Amino acid sequence: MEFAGEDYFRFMAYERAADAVHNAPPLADLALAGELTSLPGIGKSIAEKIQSILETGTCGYLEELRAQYPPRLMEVLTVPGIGIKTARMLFEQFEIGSLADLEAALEDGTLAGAPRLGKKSIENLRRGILASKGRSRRWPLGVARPIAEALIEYLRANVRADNLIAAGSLRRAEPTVGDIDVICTSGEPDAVIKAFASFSRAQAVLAEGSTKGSIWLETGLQIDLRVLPAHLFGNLLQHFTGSREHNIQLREMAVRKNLRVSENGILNLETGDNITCTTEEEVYSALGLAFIPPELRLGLGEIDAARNGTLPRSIELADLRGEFHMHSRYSDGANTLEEMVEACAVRGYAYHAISDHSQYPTRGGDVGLTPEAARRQRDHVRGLGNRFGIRTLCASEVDVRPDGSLVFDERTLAEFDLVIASVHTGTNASRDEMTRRMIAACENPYVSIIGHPTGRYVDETSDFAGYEFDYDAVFAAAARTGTALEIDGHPARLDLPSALARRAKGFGVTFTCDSDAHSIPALGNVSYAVGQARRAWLEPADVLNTRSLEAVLAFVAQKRASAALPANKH
DNA sequence: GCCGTTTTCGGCCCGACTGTTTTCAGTCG
Repeated sequence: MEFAGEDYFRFMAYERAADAVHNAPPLADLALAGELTSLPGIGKSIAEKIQSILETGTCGYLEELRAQYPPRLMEVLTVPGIGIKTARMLFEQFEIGSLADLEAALEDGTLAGAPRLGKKSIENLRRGILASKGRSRRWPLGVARPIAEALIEYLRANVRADNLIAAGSLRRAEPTVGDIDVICTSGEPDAVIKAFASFSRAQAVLAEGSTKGSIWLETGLQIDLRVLPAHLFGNLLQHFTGSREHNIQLREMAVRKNLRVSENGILNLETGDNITCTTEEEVYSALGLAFIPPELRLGLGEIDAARNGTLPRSIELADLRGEFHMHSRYSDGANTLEEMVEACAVRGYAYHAISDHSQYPTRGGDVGLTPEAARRQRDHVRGLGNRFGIRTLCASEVDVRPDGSLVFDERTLAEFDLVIASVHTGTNASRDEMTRRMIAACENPYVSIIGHPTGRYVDETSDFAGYEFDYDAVFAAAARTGTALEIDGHPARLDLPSALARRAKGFGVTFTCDSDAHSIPALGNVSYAVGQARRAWLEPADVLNTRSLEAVLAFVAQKRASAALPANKH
């Protein structure tokens, strides 16, 4: 649209709509429910185009544009320093329609004399092409966060700085991030930047100014550090946390009140007063809003909620009294049963469940426990008694067969305190088959939790979006049957995805936040689950493992009691 | 193309940085 010279605000509308789609639950569900225009930035026209794309794979307008321009033209825009104006000029005057065309033109000097492209710009483009080749990837949260934490620890030990914090997508707990933004306040910014540039894992220093530095790690991951004056910390943290769409909406709202919001303060356009804030709370308060947790800042209704006082009381890690999903050496875990129990006690949990796998076949052979082995494990757990000062529930992560039945029979299931049902195999079944399978699992009276419900994976190479099923139908079944849906904190899973979890909450579903730990350190992954739960607007009351042990057991017992009832009773 | 606690028409976030065009356009986040 930009190449075609389309009106700026028109293609901006598409860009904002694309952003909303990226953060929304699957569009097929919304389209079916006639809810596409409920997404912010999607009106009648774009909804019609989405409908067409869902039905036919494309839409008329897109095909019109595709016919006008070579398919690889967009590559040129990925080069840092080339925006739409330059790309258009290169296409129209030099017939550059791909990255390869651009590289060739830079080689043979045909770009000499091009408007606004001097010697320095040409050189920057050469470097930019090299940079762009290693940079298009995104990084899983589970990879980026430990790196940010290591950097912050290093700076804390070596410089005089306060308010060291990772902002940006990391702070919003996005499942993947494009880079790491760290900010801090200090009276000695030069020394801070210098120490930053000397970070042992830095492979290249891209910028080393007086208030901002950029480094590349050997993997190509970029880290930016900004050092700021303390009296502006609130404004800056708010600005650098984003998201872009959240900031746009916030500033649009502020403009209607004659206020101009930026990282430099909140300027009252009538009086000329500039309000600077040392905390984010002050920023939101100055705009008449309640504090919005970073994980909610996606431009998906949080600003209205902050104005109306209808924001959730977001769940926090400290709300968890235990968790349900972890493995020991009995199946594929790295630590012994005792080690896992003790580690959970050390974390301060009142209770936890050991949920080793049931037996199921994999390409590498069977994994998991037979019913007999599960019974031996149960006796082992019972024998621990209160040795570690924590209540250990005997649980199992039981595999769901393609027909929706579980690999353990009812008698075996009844012997566990708690059962998690998970799909690990046969994931290429049709949408209808998978929907029936998931609903059958929910309807099993012994299943209290559905583990990693969509099967999606998060990493830099795989875009496996999980197995397809009718999410709304399964959410309704989970709510109706009293089955909790897990938010799995394994950084490669983060499943349920937050957009789906937020939708499921609308059906009245109960959730769990679990680590899915296969080792002691991985118990910490439960914090990723909490981050996704916050992005889904979940409150403590929505999450089973914020409740007392008695309440958890009652949740399990209530559903099991339905096993004694005839079908169709409720 | 979207949207509205003044508005269904007439607006649309904000600033830093860079290179080059001696006053600013283009890019980026």
